Amino acid sequence: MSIIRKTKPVQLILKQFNNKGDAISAIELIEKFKKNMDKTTVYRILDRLEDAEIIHSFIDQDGLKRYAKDNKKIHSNNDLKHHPHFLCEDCGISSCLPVTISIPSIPDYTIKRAEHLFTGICKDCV
Amino acid sequence: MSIIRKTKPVQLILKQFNNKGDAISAIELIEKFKKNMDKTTVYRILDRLEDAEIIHSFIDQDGLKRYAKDNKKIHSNNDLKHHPHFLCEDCGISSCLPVTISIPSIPDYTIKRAEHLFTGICKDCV
DNA sequence: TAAGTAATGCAACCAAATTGCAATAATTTT
DNA sequence: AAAATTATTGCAATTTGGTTGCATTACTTA
Repeated sequence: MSIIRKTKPVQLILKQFNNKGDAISAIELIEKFKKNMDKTTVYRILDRLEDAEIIHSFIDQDGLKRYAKDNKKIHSNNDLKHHPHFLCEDCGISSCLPVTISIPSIPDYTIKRAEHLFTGICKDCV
Repeated sequence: MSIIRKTKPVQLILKQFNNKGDAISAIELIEKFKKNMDKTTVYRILDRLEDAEIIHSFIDQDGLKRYAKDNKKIHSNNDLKHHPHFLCEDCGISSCLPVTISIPSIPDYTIKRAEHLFTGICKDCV
C-alpha cells in the first residue's frame, strides 16, 4: 500500500503543504481545488499521504479533520511526539505548536496516542 | 433559556449519566434509547444539560461528540479545568481522567480552551 | 384545573465523509 | 517506444452525525 504516484492532483496538494505549515482542513482543500480535482480525490490523497507519514491528521474542536505536514523536529523522537495543535478563534488558522506536552502516567492505563487541542488567539490576531 | 423540565426522556438520560461516569457519545445514547425517544430529543436534551453545566462535551479522535457528567472536583477551580479524556481502543469506553495537565505558556498566544485526548488501553482491558 | 410555555416527534434537510465502479493515467515490462 | 499492469481519478450514489421547522404533547404554576 501507500505507493504514491506523482499525479497532478497529488503534486498540487503536496505543494500546498510545503508552502505553508498550517494545519488545513479537508474542506478547505476541497474548496481550494474544486476546479482541479474532485473532493473524493482530495480525501483519498490525504489518506495516502497520511499513510506514508508525509502528513498527519487530527480532529479539531468543531469535529473537522485537519492535516499538517509531518515535521521531523516534532516527530522524530518520542519526547516531542506529543505536540499540541492550536486553532485561532479569530483568523481560523490552525498550526502545530513546537512544544512538548508531558503526559502524566496514570496507573493501569497504557497511553498510546495523545492529542492536545488549544483554542485561543494567535500572535497575529492580538 | 436552559430551564429543564423533568420529562421522562430527560430522566432517562440523566439516570444514564448518574449510573456510570463514562463519557458517552450521542450516537450511543440514540441507539440505547431508540425505543424511548427520538434522536432529535437526545441531541436537544444533551444541549440543554450542557447549557446547564450538568454535563460537558468534547469531540473524540473519531470526530464523535461525547458527553460526561460534570465533576465538581474536576471543574470547580481553574487549576483542574484542563483534565484529559481517555478512550480505550479495546472496550471503547471513554472517561474523564482526574489529573491536571499543565498548559505550557506560548509567547504571544492566548490559550482560552484546551482539550486533551488520550487513546490507549484502560485498566480493565490489560 | 386551566393557561402558558417548554419539550417532543416526525419529516425533511444538511454537511462531511465514504464507497463502487468504469475510465484514465502513471509506471513497468518487454 | 508500445503494451501491459495497476494505481489513481471522477462521478454518482450512499452513509453518517447532526440540525431545523412545525404541529402536537406534557410539564409547571398560578
